[in-house]
Amino acid sequence: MKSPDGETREGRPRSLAKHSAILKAAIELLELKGIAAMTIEEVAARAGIAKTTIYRRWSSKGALAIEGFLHEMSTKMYYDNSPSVIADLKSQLKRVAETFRSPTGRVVAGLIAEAQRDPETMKAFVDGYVLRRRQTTRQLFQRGIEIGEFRPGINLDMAIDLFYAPMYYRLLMNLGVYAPEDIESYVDIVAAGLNATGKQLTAPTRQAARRAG
Amino acid sequence: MKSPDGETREGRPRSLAKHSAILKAAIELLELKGIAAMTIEEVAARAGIAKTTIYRRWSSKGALAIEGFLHEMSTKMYYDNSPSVIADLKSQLKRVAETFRSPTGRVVAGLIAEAQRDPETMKAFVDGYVLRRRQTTRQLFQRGIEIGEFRPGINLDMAIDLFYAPMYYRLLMNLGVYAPEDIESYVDIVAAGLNATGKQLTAPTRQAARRAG
Amino acid sequence: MKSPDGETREGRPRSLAKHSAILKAAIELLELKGIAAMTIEEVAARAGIAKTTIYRRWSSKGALAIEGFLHEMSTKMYYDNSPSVIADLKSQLKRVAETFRSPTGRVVAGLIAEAQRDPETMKAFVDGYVLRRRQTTRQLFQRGIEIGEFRPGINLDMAIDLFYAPMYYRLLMNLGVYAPEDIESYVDIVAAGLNATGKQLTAPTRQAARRAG
Amino acid sequence: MKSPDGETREGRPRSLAKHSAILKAAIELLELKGIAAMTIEEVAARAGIAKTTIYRRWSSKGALAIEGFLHEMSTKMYYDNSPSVIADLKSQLKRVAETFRSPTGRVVAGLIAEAQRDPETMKAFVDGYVLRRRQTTRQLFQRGIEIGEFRPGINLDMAIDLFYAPMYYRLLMNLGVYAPEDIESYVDIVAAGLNATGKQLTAPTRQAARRAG
DNA sequence: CTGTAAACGAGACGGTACGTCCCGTCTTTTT
DNA sequence: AAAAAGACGGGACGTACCGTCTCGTTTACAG
Repeated sequence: MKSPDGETREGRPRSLAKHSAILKAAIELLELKGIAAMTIEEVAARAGIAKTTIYRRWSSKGALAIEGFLHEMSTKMYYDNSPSVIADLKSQLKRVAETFRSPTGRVVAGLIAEAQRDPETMKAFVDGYVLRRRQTTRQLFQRGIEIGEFRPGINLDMAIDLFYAPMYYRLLMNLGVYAPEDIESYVDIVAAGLNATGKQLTAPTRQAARRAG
Repeated sequence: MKSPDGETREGRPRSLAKHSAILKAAIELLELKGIAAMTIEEVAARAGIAKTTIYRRWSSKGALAIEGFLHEMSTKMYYDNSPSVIADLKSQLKRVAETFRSPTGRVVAGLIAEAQRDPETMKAFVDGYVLRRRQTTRQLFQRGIEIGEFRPGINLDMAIDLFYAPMYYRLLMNLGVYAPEDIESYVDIVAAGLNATGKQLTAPTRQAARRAG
Repeated sequence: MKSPDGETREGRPRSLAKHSAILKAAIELLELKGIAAMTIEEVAARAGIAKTTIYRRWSSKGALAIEGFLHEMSTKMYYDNSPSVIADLKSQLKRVAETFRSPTGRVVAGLIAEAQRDPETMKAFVDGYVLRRRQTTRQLFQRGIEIGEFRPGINLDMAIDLFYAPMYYRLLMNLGVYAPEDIESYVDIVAAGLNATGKQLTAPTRQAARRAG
Repeated sequence: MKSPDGETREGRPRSLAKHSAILKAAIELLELKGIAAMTIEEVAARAGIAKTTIYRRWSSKGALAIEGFLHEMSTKMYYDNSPSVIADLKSQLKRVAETFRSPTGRVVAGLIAEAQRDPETMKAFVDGYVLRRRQTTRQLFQRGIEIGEFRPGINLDMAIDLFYAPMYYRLLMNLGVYAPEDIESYVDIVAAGLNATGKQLTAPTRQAARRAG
């Protein structure tokens, strides 16, 4: 959005209906052919509005796509609220995997790709999606510490990286999205690693450390 | 590449000199302005050859870029051969991080982005870069098992994902590449997790280590 | 021309200035190097406008060339209005010959050639040039009948063919354009033939000759 | 043809079979899609020979097309040898008209068009077709004078123009080829005109008419 | 029967222009 | 002023052929 103008403005106000129509058309095209093949011109045609009306509101194809995507994703990707944070994480990751396997997976990959070529899109994507989600996840992990599932000293940011990176890595490298049982096991591995490692490295690791030294 | 024909072909053979000139120009532009801004036309102009000569050999900008990139990277990114596989992994990851912080980081991100929009580029990228590297890493980890640094039962593919995904994730999400000390700690975490986890999740870390030993 | 729309159209109207600039450039190139060597790209460059602006208005090189040519020729090639239609015809044909001997001759030949390879150009040429001129000539000949220089029953279309075809024939066959005295004599021949021939080949010829004298 | 070399040459002689194969392919394409759409590359492909083999023999598409066309036309377009030259002329013109109405008409128009854009093609066309035919026609008309159907003083070249130009004119201007009865009448008109006109426009007409009758 | 010179097939190559697709900006009229 | 419609300059696309070139292979004739 170009003018997040709080105050009242002169002249004819921007139509909210147009706004929705544009987003709707954008989402459709996004799922239909991906962001690479989506053009502002086609969005305009499909929404039945003028190109200028889009340019007045969004500075780039990416920004529009991101907004459309977030609009669509907004309600999904919640965490359950069970007694176990690890369980909540697993079930959420399985839902993510499911989404990545669906056409939406290609959309996400496309958005990440688009972000690499346009700084504005990157900003919109990171601020609107990545950081927002990480914030939510950080709260989840905080609760994990409180209920004793995670060791108090762990680096939360790194934890988020370790739990989520594999999902995106495999999506983008075209290696196939993890099956639910793989998710189970890798979450267990990372969780174990996080909890095992701090001051206490006790017995097992020691040998390796000695050799490496 | 269109015709990776080992045998003698009919007609005038393709000039190797042109081939190199094109790759050279492509690499230069890749580092100069990224794959998104790189155009076949400019590559041709810079290489001093005709556009058609490029199209005769590469079917897309991505395929050309990938070949140029691999040509450039071919010698880099080796593993040391110290007594400790973990140590080798860490030092290599630190080199990767260094590369990702340099302009080459943007190049890699750009290639991954390009791969999302063009299947041929994806194939070239996955086959020529991703899988090839994973193969090397798999051998490293195999050695890790042999010398007792990794538990014999671990899923090697998953291990590769866990060790490498965070690097790409942070690169592509614009979250900043890990500092060496972060790499140290996250590798320790993942290694610990891999070694800790079999069926058992509690004390057993020690048993696993014993078995692995 | 694509949209010969008399009424007001939606959106930004096409610039008349551009239109003229394009035509001017086209005419210049036409005379300079002929239609075969003229390219849309060069017309655009010379007119200082974008290639797309040309394609938006003309569907082919030929259509553009024809319009430029007609624009140029519009005022030339009139008939004098002397008491004798035959005399008017002769003087006009001499002017045509003069034109055909000049660089414009090659332009005309080129346009006819272009018309053979593109139906749209043919249509533009026939409608805009051939038929328009024939109409004018038909009126001239009508007057010729009224004043008694042509026999009332003659086939006007055939008359036009007979008087004009030799000019184009010699131009296109590279046989050299007729000299004024040749024109004099062949017009006399054709005129005599037209007046001589009906059912009757004897008597009437005399009357016609008397009147024409 | 490039080397009309009478003497024996060194090395492998040019294959006559290839020569024919090329001409055959050229003629086929000529009739199939016209000279404008015919390409040397396609001729080569269709003839199953290499492009260079064509370039070794013909300097341009036009030269090749002309040779192919003449090869095809060589036997057609003769004059009957009846007692009346006028009758022979009429029957021949009717055959020409028939040809012009057939796909060959477009081929002829295309050749004339091609000749306007390439001097070599023009030369090949004029020398190989136009002048050759005019020579034959001149002989016919000579006979016409001898048998008294044409007045002795007529300008033979002009006569040829007047009898043949309308055919080409109407072909190239897309005005429709004359029907047989039109040919009858326009030949009569021109013949009458030629015989009527010398210095004298009055009396002699009658003599000519008497002879022609 | 053999050497040689040119013909020949195949396809690389530099090059020109094509006509198209979008971009993002601008101009004009309508709401 | 927003909005609709579409003109406009512009950049690059990928393609089609051009005519030339560089190979390796074949073939007729001369010695």
